[in-house]
Amino acid sequence: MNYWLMKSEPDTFSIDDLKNVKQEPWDGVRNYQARNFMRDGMAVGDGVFFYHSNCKVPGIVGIARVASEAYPDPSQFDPDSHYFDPKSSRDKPRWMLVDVKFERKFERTIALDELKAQPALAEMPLVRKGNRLSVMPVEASDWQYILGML
DNA sequence: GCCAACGTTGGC
DNA sequence: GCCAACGTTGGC
Repeated sequence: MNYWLMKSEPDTFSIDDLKNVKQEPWDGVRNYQARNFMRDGMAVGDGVFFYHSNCKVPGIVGIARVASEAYPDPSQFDPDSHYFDPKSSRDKPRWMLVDVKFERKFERTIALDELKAQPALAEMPLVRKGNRLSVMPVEASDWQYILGML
């Protein structure tokens, strides 16, 4: 089993939203590296840190699970969608996603600040300067370490 | 809301 | 296939 971190802006889709709907297609990813992680790396049951970005206290707020194999992101075909991609087609879809299901919301946010302050986590892409990936792998050891910060 | 960092696009 | 211009991400 592998571990991941997925970012979402809480104004758009928060951990509470996921808790409410239980399971959700992770649509709107329009970055090839992030797509490749979902398409090629993920398997059902993988652990996901749910990360809130672009908000007052950015950080990890809970855990979700990968709940489907990768499949084409429907929003790329929808001209009314913010995520519409005119260069994609149904026979050659450009963007893939997985469904993600709610598992747990933490009692508190493990803030980006705290993560950055841990020497043990210095190699995480998340805390590296300029990293803008919205889907990234997490080492099993880092996963355990972060859970230990709760 | 600013802007650094970085990814993508498109002219050549 | 280079690279300047442009767009986006996301912390601050």
